Amino acid sequence: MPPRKATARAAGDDIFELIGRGENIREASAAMQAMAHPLRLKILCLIGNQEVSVLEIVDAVGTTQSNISQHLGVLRDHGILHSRKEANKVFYRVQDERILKMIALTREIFCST
Amino acid sequence: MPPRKATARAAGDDIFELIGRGENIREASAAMQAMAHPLRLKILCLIGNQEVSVLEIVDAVGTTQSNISQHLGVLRDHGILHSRKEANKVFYRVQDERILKMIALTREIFCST
DNA sequence: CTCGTGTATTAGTCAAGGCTAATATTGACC
DNA sequence: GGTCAATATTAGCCTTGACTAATACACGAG
Repeated sequence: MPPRKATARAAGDDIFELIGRGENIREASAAMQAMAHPLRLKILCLIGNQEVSVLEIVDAVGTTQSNISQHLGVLRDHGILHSRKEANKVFYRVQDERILKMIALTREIFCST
Repeated sequence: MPPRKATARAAGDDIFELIGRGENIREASAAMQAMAHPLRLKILCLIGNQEVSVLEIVDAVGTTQSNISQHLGVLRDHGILHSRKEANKVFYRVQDERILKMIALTREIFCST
């Protein structure tokens, strides 16, 4: 068995097992980047595991309806939110279970009294 | 006791208890935004709970030394990383325990085989 | 069909972030 | 002091992202 090149990579070897060929990093990074915006994070925390209409979100978050709609679009495009249309209204819920876990931990970490 | 206004805020009320007056949101958002960049997330996963030198990071991550240094600066300025200078080299470690938890969950969620 | 409500889309402007390349700093060794 | 290695900093350019304002679309009521 040929000896592996002994470089500074030694410390990173287990990383490359855990993290993979950058795919996981990219996916996680994309999800976090989508969550990281203050308004979007607020939206996600507001929704939680419920199903919330756009109007409720607009009222609770406090910015333009257009702005909210755009942020919802970002979250939807990232596969984070799912939208259901009922008559006039549109209801959003968190589609990605992983995001729910992240939200839960974020609350636990940053919102502990 | 005066009745609380029954508006669309109803669904958000527990949110405002959990999330607070936006302070927590801002803090969490800032931390996530700092973590969310692909290279920075890679750096954080690489460091984990160890103490790693800049050179090791540069070798493992694979970009310019300048670029790495700038990203390390961002993470340090956010209080996420702590740097220790030893002679010529600088070693970084994760300072914020909350970030370690986030990294752990991120790995668990996005890197499960 | 038209009107009002709820939501989405578009265009335009502005600020922020990331990368490169070059240069500066720091410390060890001779 | 001079030089090399490790790290940090700066300036400049370019891309991306966020907000506003206006407009468009969808749907139910009448």
